[in-house]
Amino acid sequence: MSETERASAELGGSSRAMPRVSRGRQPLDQMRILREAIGFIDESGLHQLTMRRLGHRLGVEAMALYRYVPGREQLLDGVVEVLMDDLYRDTLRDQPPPQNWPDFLQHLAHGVRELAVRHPRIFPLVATRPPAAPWLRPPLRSLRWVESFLEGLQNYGFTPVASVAVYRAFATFLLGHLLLESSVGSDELAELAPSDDIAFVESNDLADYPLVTALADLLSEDAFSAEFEDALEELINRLAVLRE
Amino acid sequence: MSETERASAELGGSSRAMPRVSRGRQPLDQMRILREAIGFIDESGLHQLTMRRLGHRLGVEAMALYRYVPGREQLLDGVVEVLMDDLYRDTLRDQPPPQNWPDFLQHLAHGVRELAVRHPRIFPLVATRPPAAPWLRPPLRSLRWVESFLEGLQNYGFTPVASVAVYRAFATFLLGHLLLESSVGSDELAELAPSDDIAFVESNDLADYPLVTALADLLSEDAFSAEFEDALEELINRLAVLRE
DNA sequence: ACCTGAACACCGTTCAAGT
DNA sequence: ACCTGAACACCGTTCAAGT
Repeated sequence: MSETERASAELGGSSRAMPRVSRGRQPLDQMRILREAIGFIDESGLHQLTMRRLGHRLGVEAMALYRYVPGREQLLDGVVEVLMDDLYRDTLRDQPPPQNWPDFLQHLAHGVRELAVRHPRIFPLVATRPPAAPWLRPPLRSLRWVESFLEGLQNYGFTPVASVAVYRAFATFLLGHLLLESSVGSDELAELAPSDDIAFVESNDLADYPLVTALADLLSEDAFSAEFEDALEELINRLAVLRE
Repeated sequence: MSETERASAELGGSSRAMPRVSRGRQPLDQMRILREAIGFIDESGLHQLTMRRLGHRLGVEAMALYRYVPGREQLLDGVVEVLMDDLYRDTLRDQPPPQNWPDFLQHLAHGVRELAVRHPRIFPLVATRPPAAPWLRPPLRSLRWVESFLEGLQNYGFTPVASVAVYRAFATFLLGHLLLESSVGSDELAELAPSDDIAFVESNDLADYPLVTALADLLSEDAFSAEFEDALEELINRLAVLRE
């Protein structure tokens, strides 16, 4: 409801007045700023995002952003909130509830994974920003999402105690599996100059690590997808004992 | 070996010359800078660490640091490297190998957890900085550590394929369980001004979330330790099938 | 050999002023 | 009502200069 208000405010208000600014610019808007920030980070990485550059991208000086956003930190919180709200819509609000609880968890897990894969440079924010409440567990950090998640579990017959345990185990699982996958997918490695790094305490000479060298091919195999599916099934099996 | 060289260089060199600088300052040193940076982050948080302030803490202008460290990013990499090397010493190099592989994994898991608990503000760096090789899996991101880990597993009878699978599952487990625990312990929430945050798309009114409200006590219970131990045992059980 | 001063190109943020 | 210019207090980093 409150997001609908805000979204409509974007088009409402001075419905007829054309902007006096040079190009056909609608006035600034909180949601437009957040969406633009998401696009910016997706394209250029978090490190490149500055208030000044984001303003430029919106055709405005940086100072104008402060009318709509309290500061850079809160802007990043807002970016995370928007993506979590999209996730809520896509996986919970607008979906018919699955037939059974394993399908429910499967569906949600794949939804979160898709978020991580679609926004690999933002997912680390979702995973590591301090959440609004201390008992929220990233990446499942939206109050609305958690409310809906717990409600779903109880409908499938989980007790309150069990559903909280499921929430924790599920969030921990997703964090472990997806944070790594997303940071590999984000070329965050390439964001630093390549051979700029220096060995401080540890040799970087592979000859010093014979086993690692011998297993290089095995270690380099991309196994994220299979690991995720296997571990998800194991998790679900394990959680079954919590259900009455 | 190479770290011993560096460590001795700190005391060696001009063994008699007293510094001409005002206070009794030994000349700067890469390891001293890194250790001081670790202390700084532990006390004040990553956000407070600037080259200028770190220099000040070392009794020196910021520019002097660049003789020993290529830049701020590499300084942070160095911080992570030093802690991982301490971990390697404490958990692998100077330890008699445990009797069996479950004890081996238990011992290592608790070592990594202790690192996370002792340096809650640095562990997120260990968990999220781009590793030196793309197949390294934070938080188990030291080449030396991984070499030793794989060697250990093979001595307990794991095949190469199985030991790589164990490495991956183990790292994923630790990342999921410890990143969250450390960020709760780090008061990172308090690093931001308290009521400064603003709701963008989502209501922050708890009345909108009846289930969450009803389960507030359950959700707030600190269960990290028990969860970690339980999940670790389950992981070990699950990994047993990989062994010949 | 080791450190500093001055400078450069940036930041985030505030606030009076413009339209 | 909405945006900008100018300013403030910072950054990381380079490099010639000091001792």
